[in-house]
Amino acid sequence: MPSFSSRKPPLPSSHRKRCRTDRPSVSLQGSRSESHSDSRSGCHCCKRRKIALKREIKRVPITGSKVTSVPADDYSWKKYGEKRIAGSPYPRVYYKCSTGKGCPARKSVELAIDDLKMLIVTYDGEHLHRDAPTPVLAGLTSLVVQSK
DNA sequence: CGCGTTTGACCTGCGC
DNA sequence: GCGCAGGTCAAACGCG
Repeated sequence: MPSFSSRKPPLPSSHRKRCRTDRPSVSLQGSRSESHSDSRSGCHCCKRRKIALKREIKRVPITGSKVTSVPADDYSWKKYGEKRIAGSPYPRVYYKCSTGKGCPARKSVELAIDDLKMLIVTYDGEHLHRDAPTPVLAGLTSLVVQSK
């Protein structure tokens, strides 16, 4: 990307982030572990990994020309992150369901290193809305090759 | 004007 | 106990 970031100004000194679920205002002042260990109840980052809700791993054929060309399902997905995974030359992309408000459904998409024509789509959580005509998993299963 | 995408930083969990 | 890798968020920009 030669065209330098027209979209990333020098981050302000008071950058951001901490654990807004907890204390968006307080921060950087050093009470990091404190605010965390203290209110793990509602903190998003305290319940990641391991206790992931429902997880469904599917392998789907690439429908577009890029890894980001995820097979469109019945829901709208909003990309919220991209991470480079060790051992894989391709990044993993994270999506959140934007079809329904507050829907905890998420999915991550990465290119299968052993089959560059396939994408590994991991679904986390379930949809709490019923806007879609068919469950995403059911719809995908039909065109998906069960991942072992 | 709203939604989606991009990107860097932050935070936690796990392995060594 | 420390370091690494993975996962999530938030602000800004671009496009429809």
